[in-house]
Amino acid sequence: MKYNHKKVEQKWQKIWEEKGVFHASEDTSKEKFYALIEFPYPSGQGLHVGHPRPYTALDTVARKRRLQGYNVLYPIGWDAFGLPTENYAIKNHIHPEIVTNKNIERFKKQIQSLGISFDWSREINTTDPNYYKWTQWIFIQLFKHGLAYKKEMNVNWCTSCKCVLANEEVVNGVCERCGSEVVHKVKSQWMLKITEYADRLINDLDLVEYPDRVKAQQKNWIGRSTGAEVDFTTTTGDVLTIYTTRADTLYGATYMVIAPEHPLIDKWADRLTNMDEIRKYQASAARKSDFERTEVAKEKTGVMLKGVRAVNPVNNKEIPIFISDYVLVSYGTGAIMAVPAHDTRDWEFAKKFDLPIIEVVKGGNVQEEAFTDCASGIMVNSGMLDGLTVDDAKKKIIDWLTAEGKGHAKVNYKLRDWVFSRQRYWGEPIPIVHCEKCGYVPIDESELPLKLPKVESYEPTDNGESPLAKMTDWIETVCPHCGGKAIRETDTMPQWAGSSWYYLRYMDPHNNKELASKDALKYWSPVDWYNGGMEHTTLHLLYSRFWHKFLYDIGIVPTPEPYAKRTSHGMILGENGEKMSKSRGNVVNPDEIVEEYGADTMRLYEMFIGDFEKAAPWSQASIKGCRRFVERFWNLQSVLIDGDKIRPELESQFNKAIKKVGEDIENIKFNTAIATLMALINDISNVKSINKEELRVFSILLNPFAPHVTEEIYEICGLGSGIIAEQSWPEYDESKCVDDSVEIVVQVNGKIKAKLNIPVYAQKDYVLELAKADENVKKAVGNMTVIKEIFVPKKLINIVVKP
RNA sequence: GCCGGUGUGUCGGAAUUGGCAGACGAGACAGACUCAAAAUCUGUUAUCCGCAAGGGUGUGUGGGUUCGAGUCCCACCACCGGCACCA
Repeated sequence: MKYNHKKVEQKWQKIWEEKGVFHASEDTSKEKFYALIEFPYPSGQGLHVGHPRPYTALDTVARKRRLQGYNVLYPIGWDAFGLPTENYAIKNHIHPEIVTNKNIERFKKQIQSLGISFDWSREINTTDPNYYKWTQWIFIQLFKHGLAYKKEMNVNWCTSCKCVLANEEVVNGVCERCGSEVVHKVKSQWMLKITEYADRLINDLDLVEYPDRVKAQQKNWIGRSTGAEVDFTTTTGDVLTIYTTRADTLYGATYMVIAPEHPLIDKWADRLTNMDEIRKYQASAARKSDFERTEVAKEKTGVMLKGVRAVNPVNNKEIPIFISDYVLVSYGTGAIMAVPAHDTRDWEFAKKFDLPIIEVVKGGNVQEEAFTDCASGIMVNSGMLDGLTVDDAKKKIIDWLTAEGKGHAKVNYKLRDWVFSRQRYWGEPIPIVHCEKCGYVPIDESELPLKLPKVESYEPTDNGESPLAKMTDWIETVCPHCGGKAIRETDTMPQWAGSSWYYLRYMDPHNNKELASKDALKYWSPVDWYNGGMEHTTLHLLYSRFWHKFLYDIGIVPTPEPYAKRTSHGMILGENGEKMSKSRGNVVNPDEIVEEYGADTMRLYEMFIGDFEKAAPWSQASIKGCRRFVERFWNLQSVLIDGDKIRPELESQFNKAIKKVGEDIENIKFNTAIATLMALINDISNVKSINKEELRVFSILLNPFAPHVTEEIYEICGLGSGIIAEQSWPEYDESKCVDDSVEIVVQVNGKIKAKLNIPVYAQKDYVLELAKADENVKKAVGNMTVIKEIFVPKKLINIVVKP
């Protein structure tokens, strides 16, 4: 009996679509379950087999939850603004909107052929004005609350995209997307004050269930550190404020370092006797790209400021001031006190410039190397701090500085505000105008959406302006505030804008009065389970948590966190173990797999391939095992017998399988859930028949993974009115999960000597007696003395002997 | 340097609280069916010694705890991911 997957899969996909069986219902009396995958960017390449892994995984969960009676929302949409589409449009002289729609059509067809139970009635598209109206609306709210501001600043500029990048988009000094060189440019940019939420973004990680590696990475990125700001006076009378986490080592500060860009340098220009040298150093530091600046094992460089010295507030000693590019202007105050005895960088610098190294914490040999691992040490050479522990010294010195008005405790973050402007066409227009008189003014909310105008050329410009800047009739407008002449903002929003709130729109996607109704938000929030890639941990995931918290603060959303639970899938690699890519020529197209083996086989293999959270190489040969499994299941109909109860000979196997499959799906252990079902079909083969009840239960357990073939079997074998129609996930009986008899291992000194088949309830004495009667055991024990007998019920017995 | 993770047959990968290492699948080998091949079905498949019964060795390396360690502890090695002159 050959299984015709094409016929069966098309049949059921049509039925599901016509009946709308996967549409989330409005019945709010039912318990809800909101499953979410990161909506795809519809690229021109179409899907490869890596894309469906997360879709299939959450589809399995969603389908199981539906069978358990939940009202499930499992939506999909398109994150369609972005550069690849725009670049393609430029190259081929087609409007990006047309390219986008074409790509979406292709993606949609591919995804639908896999039988994923998405609710297509809620499909959204970030480039649809009815959608980005609300992206713009949120931006206006951010602006009104002072969280969006425009600032002249040093930004990352991608030389190939001709566009600024957020810090999060720069990886190892190159553009995250295209790998081109990133240089610095001073530009006036829209910024979002994500730093205002830094603490809450860390603390509220306690409210959510994310993998530890995700939490750790976000915390790392935000980079909170506690320390103190200390004011050093200088011989000019100006105060030089530094930031340190080691205020306890203040007596060991033998010099200061300020960033080459530090503003005090210009102020001191008249008094500095080596200004030429300083200017030269500043210029060379400015020329360096991020890539050069982060090169490892770099030798320390710097220039001493001649003519100005600083005064250490604890002992009034004068110390020299240097400029060096190892101090960053963007972190802390852009200035440090250098304690060479207890900081590796300061130590290297001090050695190079022959500066004094004063030990202030006992325990190391500070002339040989910096003693940094000194948290448990005792203070020396430190006046009032002598004899204290490092921790106590920190407290005491900060109290003293505070009392003297020379410093105070301070928390710093590595996180920077989010650079939010892009000088490109294919993005949401920023709904702000600039008026000579009133400054930056948001357009009236009644005028949203502010649509992207049709332009002749989307070509990015070399002068760093958006293509929109050439549209004079669009740019020139009136100020909503004073009615005078005003100019529109021509930069657009970054790709991350639309994806920062899309999960909210799914809750009520057709609402044209609000981004979503209060009722919908209240019922569906938060997302119960969100799966996505690790690469978005410090980008999309962090950004959307920030937007959500803001929306929570202004009373729009009912929960402080958007996603209750986050999981992350591993990549599917090419057959050669490398990342799948066109240039490596190892891309596998899911269409071919679906054509040859069917969607059910494809889905099973995607889930069976390995640990869901880890990367796994694709194997064209291994898919066959899943196809064979589907066929073995299909052929069960040929050994079908009557019966409305699971037979005793299969009872424990079935109960165990119901338990295991259910638990494994919830614990993202899809591979072992499928292995369990494969083992169960082996057990059924040994019995040589299956009755109707057994087949019914088996079909339901397999349904979340292989939804087409299971519905077909259910129908043609007359097992009921339909798996999705009936919505009944089987229950298991814990007492029936155990076998009557169990194999017990008999060890002598930890080595296996025999195996006994005994009743589960057997007691130690009985089992021991049986074990000792075994020939092999007798031989191993010989005439040695038994010193210990260990009995683990249902597992083993270990006889410990000594000569 | 800091943070997180991984290391198990030929390959993908399994192993609740420490308790039969290698489930399940692939591949390979042998057999059945076939004129033949494919498909399917059955069996074998960590490794070494042995005709066999049986025994030795095995989860990156070296130690340790324990009756018993893939799992716990200590010290390493290799690889992957993130951050990185963050004071």
